[in-house]
Order: sequence, then structure tokens, then C-alpha cells
Amino acid sequence: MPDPNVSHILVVDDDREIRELLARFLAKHGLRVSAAKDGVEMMKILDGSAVDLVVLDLMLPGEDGLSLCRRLRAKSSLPVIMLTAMGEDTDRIVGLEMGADDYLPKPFNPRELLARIKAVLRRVQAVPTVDSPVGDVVRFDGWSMELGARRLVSPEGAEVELSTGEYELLLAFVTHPRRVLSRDQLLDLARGRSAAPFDRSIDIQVMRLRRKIESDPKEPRLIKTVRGGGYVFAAEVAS
Amino acid sequence: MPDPNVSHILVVDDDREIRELLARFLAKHGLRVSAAKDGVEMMKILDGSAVDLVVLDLMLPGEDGLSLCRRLRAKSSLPVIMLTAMGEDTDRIVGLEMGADDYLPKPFNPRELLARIKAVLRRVQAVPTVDSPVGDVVRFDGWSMELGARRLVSPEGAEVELSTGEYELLLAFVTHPRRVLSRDQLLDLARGRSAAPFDRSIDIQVMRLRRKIESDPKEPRLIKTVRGGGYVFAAEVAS
DNA sequence: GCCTTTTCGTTTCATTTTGTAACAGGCGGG
DNA sequence: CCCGCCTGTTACAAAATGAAACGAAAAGGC
Repeated sequence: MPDPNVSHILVVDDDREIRELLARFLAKHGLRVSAAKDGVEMMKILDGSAVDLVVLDLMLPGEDGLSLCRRLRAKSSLPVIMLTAMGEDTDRIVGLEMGADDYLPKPFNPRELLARIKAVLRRVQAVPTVDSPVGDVVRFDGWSMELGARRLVSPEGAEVELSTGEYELLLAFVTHPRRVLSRDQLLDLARGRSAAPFDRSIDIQVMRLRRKIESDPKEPRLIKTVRGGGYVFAAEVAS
Repeated sequence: MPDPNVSHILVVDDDREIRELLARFLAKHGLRVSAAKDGVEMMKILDGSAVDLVVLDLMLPGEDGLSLCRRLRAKSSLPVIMLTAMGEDTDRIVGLEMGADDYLPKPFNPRELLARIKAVLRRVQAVPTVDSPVGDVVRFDGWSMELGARRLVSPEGAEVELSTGEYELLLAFVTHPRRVLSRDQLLDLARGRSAAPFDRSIDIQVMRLRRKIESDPKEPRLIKTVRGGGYVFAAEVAS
């Protein structure tokens, strides 16, 4: 689970000045911030790290904010706050109707954006009732992993006990299979934090995980090392 | 019997003209509307009917809107939209920080209020918010729990005695299965209070509950620990 | 109201999990 | 073939959780 104390905000705006201003301001107030200048960059960051909320400019080069917002909605419930330059009521209303969690007309006071980010996060983290819709079971190389129950079952049918950290790491792997993941990305996906210099904690956790799921940990077939790059989850994953 | 598909909005404002204007406008757009002129009337209506969302003026005679909002929050997750006469950023921010789901500065366009009401309702209904659990009996992993009678029956058919606190905690778990619940959330759900620093009472209560419902409390299968995160109720729950 | 019983929270210590440091071995570039 | 960098491994320290004991508070019987 990502560090629950620090939320990770992704700011998407084509104006470099605004991006940097917001990044500094939000970081100063205890949030972790990434920035993207367009939809392509946005998707890249979303894919490689665990983002809690997106601040999305309505007007963007390439695919515009509304369309991106709709795409995000289609795939996940990631909260979105829209920034809009237009002042007309009707235009703002379109933003909300598009499924954004909130919007803010430009020009705005950064403090107000901060307050709205916190309000949205509070809402989202408020506990919804009824069970979660997330996928239930994923399988790879004979193993099966029950996501709701956080259970891992070996090809022989035995339950293998994983610690929380091992489970989160394996989850990061099975959700990004056959892709080289850097230590930084793994740390972010599994722990929600970024790497300190000389941080070896991922190596250790990978080693511990291999001991539990590789038939021969000396010759790993599932989690392969990419020298200078990170690790790859080599198996095919099906849900 | 009111149509359950039509959301019921309660408008709380001391200005009769505004109340009537809003009531007409919202009703014309397909919502069921009640109105109250102060906190006392508000509570009376909330008590006697099922309200889906409250539109609450900040400035009210008697107890003011912020204080009412806080009281609502303490008891339920009923959505609140605040109306504020003040235009200053900081004042608006206070409204959001108080726990309102949204706010609208006066003067406002009724269409915009409507859009915000719909946005908030959509959010809330996205994950159905039934505060009391659905059926009368819920089952998990062979156990059954009679909610009305507050009775827990083991897979072998024996009744297991739970203290009030254990029952409330288990109820919090079965109504939020397969989801990591932080200590804070559990304390809130089971006791209605928030955690003090270094508060370990939830850990203890979890331990006591495990002793009664886990076949092997050393290797819990129902209530799993998420280090740094809280606990998960791993079983599938059916009503 | 008074006493007994139960329940709950705090304190304390044990256990598990995670991260850091240190070292050894292997791979690749010169 | 040698050297430096990267990774695997072990050992240890720090942090989080599990568990036991105790006392206070609340509930229930009379």
C-alpha cells in the first residue's frame, strides 16, 4: 500500500510556468507532485507510478482535457480536478458533467486548489460500503492470486503466506507484466514512495519474494533481473 | 410512498425567497425537495424522512451552517453542499475544510447548483451508500450474522457471544469486505470516534475478535493484517 | 444506590517484518 | 585478464504488530 500519509498528485498543464508553480506550492504543503505537459506524458506517468489524484487543464495540445477525463473515468475511479480558463457557467457545468470530481476556474488561488484537493481526497478515502469491484483473481504460471483476500495459492494448491510488503510487490509485478520496471517504479508502485540514493530495499524484497515463489531462486523464471534496468515479471498474466 | 429513484434534497436557508425559488427550480428539474429555515427544522425533517443531500446555508439564525455540517458529518455520510455569502477565498476554503462535499458562493446560478447536486449525487451513488447493511442476515465463510438480533453463529451452528465492541467491529468489517481499512477508519466505523496518536485499542479489539472467530488466531484467514495500512476482512460476504 | 461482573484501554514485552550496512561474487568494458 | 559496478546474500537494527497483564470504567443484578 502506498504511504497513506503522502498523497501523490499529478498536474497536467501545457504551461510550464503553471506546472512549476503548482508543483512547488503543493510540494511545500506536503504533497508529492508529478507533472505532465499533455495526455501522452500523463498516461506514461499514470502507468509507471501510483497517483492519487489528477489536476487536469481543460485546454491542452493534442487530446484535450475533457476527452482525457472521460478516458480516465472509463478505466478507473481516479479523482480528477479540472482547471478551466473559461468563466461561463455553462462551460464549467460541462466539466462537472463530464465526471470530474471538481473544477476550478482560472485564474485561481493556489490555496483554494489545495483545499479542493484535500476535500476530494477526503471524500475518496471516506469508506464506501459494499464490496469493491476490483478484479478478483489473477493467474500466472499455475499460481493464482486472490486480490480481495490477499491470498496467493501455489500450482500445487497450497496457500503461500506473503508479508504485506511481499504482497504489494508481487501485485506491482502482476499488474505490469513483461515490462522492465526500475527500482524507482517498483518502490512507487508497491510502497508509494521514491527511492533514496543507494536504496536497496527493493532488491531485498525481490530476493525474499523469489524465495517464496521461484522453484529455484538461483535461477529465477518469474522475476528476472535486468542488469542496470531493474526487474521484469516474465510470466503471462491472465485474469 | 415517494419514488425511490428520485433524489430527495433538503434546502436549509433562512431566506424564504431563496428557499422557495430553489424548491421550485429543483422540483422542475425532477428532484424531490424539502425546505427548512434553521437547524431545528432541518433535524426534524432529517429525522422523519430519507434525505439524499442537504443544501446548507452558511449563515443561519441559531446554530450556524458550519456547526450543523459538523454535526451531520459526525453521525452520517449524508452529502452536504454549503452556500456561502462570503466571497473571500479563505472563507470558502473553511467551508470545504469543514467537511462539506462542495460549496457555492452566493450569488449563484441555480443551474450551477443543480449541476453540483447531480455531481455530488453521482459520486455518492457510484458506490451505493447504504449506511445500514442490506439484508437481515449476512454470511461469510460458513458463519452467519443476524444483524437485527446482533447474533453470530459459527459454521458448526453454535452461537458465539460477542461483546458490543466486538460486534460493532465485526460489523464494520463485514460491511466493508476485501478492502484495507485503516485503524482510523475502523475506529470511526465501529466507535464513531477518531484515533489518538499511539492509539492501539483497535489492535487489541482485533486480537480479541480473532480469538473468537478465527480457527487459528496465529494464522488469521478472515481478518488479515496490512502492515502500515490497517486490516482487511478477506472473506466473501453474502447477504 | 451498592456490589459484582464484564468490557475496554493502557502499558509492557515478545515477535514479525522491513530497511540498512557490509561483503562477496559475477558480468562487462577496457 | 583485471577492475569497477551491479546484484545477491547475510547479519543486524528499527519499526510495526501481537499478546499478556493490569486497572479503570461501564453494565447489570439486587
